[in-house]
Amino acid sequence: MKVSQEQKAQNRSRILTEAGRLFREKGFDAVSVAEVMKAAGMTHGGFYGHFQSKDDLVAQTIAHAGGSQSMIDDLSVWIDTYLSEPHREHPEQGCPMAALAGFMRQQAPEARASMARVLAAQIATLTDVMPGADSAERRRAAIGNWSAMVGALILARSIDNPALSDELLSETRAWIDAGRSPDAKSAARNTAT
Amino acid sequence: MKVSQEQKAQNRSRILTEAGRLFREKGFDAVSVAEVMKAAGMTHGGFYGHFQSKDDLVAQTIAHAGGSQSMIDDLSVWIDTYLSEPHREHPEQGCPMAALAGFMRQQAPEARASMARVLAAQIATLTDVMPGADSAERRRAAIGNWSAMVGALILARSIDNPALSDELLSETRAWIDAGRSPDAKSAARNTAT
DNA sequence: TGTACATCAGTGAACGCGCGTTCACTGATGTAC
DNA sequence: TGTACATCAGTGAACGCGCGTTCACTGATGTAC
Repeated sequence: MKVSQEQKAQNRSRILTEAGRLFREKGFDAVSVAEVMKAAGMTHGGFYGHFQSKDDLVAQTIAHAGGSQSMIDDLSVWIDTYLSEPHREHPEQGCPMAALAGFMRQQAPEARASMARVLAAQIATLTDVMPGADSAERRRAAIGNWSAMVGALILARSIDNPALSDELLSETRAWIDAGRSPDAKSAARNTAT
Repeated sequence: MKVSQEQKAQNRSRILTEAGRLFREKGFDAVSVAEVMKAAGMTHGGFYGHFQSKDDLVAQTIAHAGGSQSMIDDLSVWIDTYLSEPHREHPEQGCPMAALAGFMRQQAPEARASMARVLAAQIATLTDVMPGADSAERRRAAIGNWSAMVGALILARSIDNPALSDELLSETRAWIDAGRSPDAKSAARNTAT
């Protein structure tokens, strides 16, 4: 049952897409190789023609999911969308860092290196659109805001208390807004010195 | 081999302590019931005399680890310690939320409810020591800062890039400081309106 | 206080199950002529 | 362009393994008298 080279490339891409969806939904351990292959429309035996091991799939899936991240058009709208109910409820098609960062400590070095590249790219993208007097200040704001956004989303997803979960998203959103103005930061710096 | 009631209570407590350590280090799935019992100095068969199931252990471990959280004496020192290298390197004896929040989406409702109570308590504790004009503003600052702290620590632990990992901790620390002054927040509010 | 015995905390073998991975096989692909 | 055949992508049974959980058993505990 050999398939064409084009078909093989499509199959490989489909495995990565479905693995990205399933891993974000359930975590790496709770998704079997057979489950990924079935979602991609194949049987489990063919998996090792595409990847060396499940660890290899994990590393490549992180790079694949991290590579297809959205551009930031309007920063305020982008933050609103990130800290929204739909994003909280649908990790399987959302931010791979928020969905997977908590699992990375137990992963192989290649996977952790993939995640480092995805995170570095995200911080660089955010730094470009961040307000601030100089690039160091913009990068600091990017890291601080990104930590708060990822943290709020992970915490909001981790609990069984809808009111507290909603509050985490909305108050973190408001907290980011309160600190984001360059005037506020200048005032803080002037007050401190 | 029956043991005294006092010994049984001590054994149960030891199971919870060791489970808290192992779960924070490896995650729930990667730690077996037998491994927890061995760490507590017993064999796996006795486990079900103490807990209904592994899910039950998970829920009770979260409550146990969350209940023994440190008081906040000096806020600035406490934040420094939280966003420090030792804390990043030793999740097994650190914040249970940073170590376990990423695993909670896949856990049973009881475990998620336990985590909600631990998180609510942490936010309440932080709110009490947070500067701010009124309680709503202090709670907002507590939620924003806590999200940033947890997010920075989770991201710093998730990658294989020491320089970026260090930067996440130190820059999030600096970002929190820049926004924490009440003067800065007032300035932001005045500028916005 | 001393004795007989019912209780029950902990032991360790055993269970069914799903996992990652391997491998002999199949048959469509794509190339040599 | 047509044909023969080597290649190899995908199939599905099988493997060894570790998991959560069960259970018959052991023997120290603690109580009834």
